[in-house]
Amino acid sequence: MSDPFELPDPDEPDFTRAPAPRAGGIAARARAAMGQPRYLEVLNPEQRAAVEAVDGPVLVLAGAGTGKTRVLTTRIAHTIATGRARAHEILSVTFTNKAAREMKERIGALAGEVAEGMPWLGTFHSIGTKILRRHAELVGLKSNFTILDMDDQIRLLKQVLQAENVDEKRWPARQLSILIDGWKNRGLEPERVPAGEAEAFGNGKGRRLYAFYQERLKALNAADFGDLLLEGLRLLRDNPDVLAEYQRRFRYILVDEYQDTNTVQYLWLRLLAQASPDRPQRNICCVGDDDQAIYGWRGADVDNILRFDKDFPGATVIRLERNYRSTGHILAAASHLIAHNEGRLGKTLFTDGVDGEKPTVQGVWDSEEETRVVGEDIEQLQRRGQSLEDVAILVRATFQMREFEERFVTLGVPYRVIGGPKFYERAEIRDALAYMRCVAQPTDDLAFERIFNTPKRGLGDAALQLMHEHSRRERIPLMLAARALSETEELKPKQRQCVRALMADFDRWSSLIDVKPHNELAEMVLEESGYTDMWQKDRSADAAGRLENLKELVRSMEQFPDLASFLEHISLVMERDTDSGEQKVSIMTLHAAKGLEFDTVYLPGWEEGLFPHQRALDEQGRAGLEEERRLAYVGVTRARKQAKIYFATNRRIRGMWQTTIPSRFLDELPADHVDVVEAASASYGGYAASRFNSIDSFASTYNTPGWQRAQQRNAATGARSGATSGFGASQRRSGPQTIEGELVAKASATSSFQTGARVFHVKFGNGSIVGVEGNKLTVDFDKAGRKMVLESFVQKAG
DNA sequence: TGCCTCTCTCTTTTT
DNA sequence: GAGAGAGGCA
Repeated sequence: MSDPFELPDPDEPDFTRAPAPRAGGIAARARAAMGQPRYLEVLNPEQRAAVEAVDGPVLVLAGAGTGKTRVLTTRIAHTIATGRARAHEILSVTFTNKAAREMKERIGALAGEVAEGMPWLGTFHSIGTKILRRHAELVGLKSNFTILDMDDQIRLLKQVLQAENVDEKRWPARQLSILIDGWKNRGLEPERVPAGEAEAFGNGKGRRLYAFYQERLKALNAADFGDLLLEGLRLLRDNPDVLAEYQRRFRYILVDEYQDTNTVQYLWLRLLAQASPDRPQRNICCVGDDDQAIYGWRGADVDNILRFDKDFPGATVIRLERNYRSTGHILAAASHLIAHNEGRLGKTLFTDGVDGEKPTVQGVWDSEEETRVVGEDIEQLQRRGQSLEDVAILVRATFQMREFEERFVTLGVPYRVIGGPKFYERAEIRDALAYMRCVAQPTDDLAFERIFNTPKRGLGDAALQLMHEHSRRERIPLMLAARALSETEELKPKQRQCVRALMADFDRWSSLIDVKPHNELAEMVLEESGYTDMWQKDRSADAAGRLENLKELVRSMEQFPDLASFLEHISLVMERDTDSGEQKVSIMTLHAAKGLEFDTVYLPGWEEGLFPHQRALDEQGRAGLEEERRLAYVGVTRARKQAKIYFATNRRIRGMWQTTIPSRFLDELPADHVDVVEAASASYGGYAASRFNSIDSFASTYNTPGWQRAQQRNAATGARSGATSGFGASQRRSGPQTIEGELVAKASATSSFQTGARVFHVKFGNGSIVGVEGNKLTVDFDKAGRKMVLESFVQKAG
């Protein structure tokens, strides 16, 4: 664990002189080997050029799977080995903690102990925090400021809205938080927000609300995520001496995923990278791929990468196009698809590897069939001995995940969902953290507000109101106000007693901070406050899991030297723990998949409206479409050996069945490199039925023999396509009459099972039926709890 | 305080 | 159509 405050100061009188090599350090070793360091030998010519172009501005356009991380890490090692800079003189920023961790590990493998001394390798936010804490007073904070999560942020905004008499129903705090985040991402302080935008919220009060919120943050000695960047920028902009200090310190700057930088991040980097008297060379190296820019919707600006050479004239641009991940057909498909985008810097991936199998496109009747077909396919892979770790399902939207989960539960295929609520976002974790925050910092009003009545202590809104009033009147933190109130007659006697007891508890816990190991203290706080008890008494299904999470939290505290550093990390870094060693299929969104790779990738839901998503088109127009297309590109390029694309003819959207049109992206795949799968099931015909019947179907440019065969088949069999479907006709809005007829017959068919009957399931054991819906049964299993299972998977119990 | 009902939303999400 | 959040009522 490195601390910026204890770093050796890099400000030596003579900067041009190479630092003295540390005995046994990478520099020494590299020089000893001289000439041809091993780490350079393993690179291809372009990678090597990217590593060796150390001085001056460099843009590395690294296509998917071209060894980007290798280049970044080798570059760092090389910069150090050639004596250009020491580890603490290199600023290296990433977007996610995962990326930062990975880089640290790989530098460690490459350069041994040097990586330990890379204090400035981290996410934009963590580095921003580090700098901000050092100079907090310059932006009106104290160095121990708290970092608010979204929950806190919204609660605070609610208070702001109330104080300003804005109708919370018309102008929800959530929406305001999104607005403010957006402004902060664009580097806009309240006074700089364009008038029109600011007035659009809260009857023209947008700017005032934003400004007031910032005031409240300062009063609470708190910063939200956006502030970590925006205040960091303001700090550098308004304090030339501070800026100069960091410009001097960071002799080399590296940026990962440059295409995802937003405006504040861009401005911040540009300030730091500016030429200065101490450092005439602007040694900044940005690595990215404009084709993988998929975060425009949260403020990332692809233009940052597109105009790099204008920001840094004379920049060296290096393209990495040799792909080491995917087969030829997969690359060809992805390249052809992304070529439909305009405004690219342009790259063409190639591989020396095999052509491999062509990506497949398969039409299915509905989402149910989609999950079934994918599920069966995965079982087949499994039988052939492929590890499920190498299999992923990448969806556009999270609602698609649930159906796959249900299917896998039915089939008994182990899976994991990546993404979803983070460990520290769970209510019980936040509550526990709030307790610890109160113990560590009695001035943390938001934390206190969160837990003062959790577990229930008979202190409600009225009590909170009183405390707030008192706190404002006396200008003291909430907890002190509570303490003061407990000595007056204002609270009911019972409440007074409660508050007094709680304060006594906090006093006791706080006094133990330096005495007791912090994980033991945490356990004690959770016990004595009655919090653990609350969940033990809770009879809901997830209570046990929550208790388990709390234990996990306490366990994880051991890795940190003290409570303060634990709290610092939890808000910025903590992630959900990886699970057991069992091999599992991964289910995640396309966004979450960036940077990952799998042998086999399933890409379901390629339909107009879902992918590309209608809202992206409506709200962002052409830019939205191009971002969706990049998302498709990201999806396909995740596959090493096999990419399987699906589209359903019918999908339930907002509870209503809708006939859908295959995604335009399908037509943008090169016919020569894609196989259209003719499903064994007759329901494939459903696709053509929808396409030919659909009102605004667009012209297909598809001409492969397989495609034409499929269409001919549809002409013949399309009419009975609904036979395999299990959903009710009444829910359908349009479609061929015959299909409706068959569906009615199917839907009205009664199950041979009845509510109350006892059944047996191979995986879940015995249980009682509590509901019947078509061929699906809801069963309360004696051991496994309530599950929905297909009728065909259970037997009547003896 | 807690429960019930009404209303609203329903893309992606890191820090 | 489902789930969350807010508001009303006992």
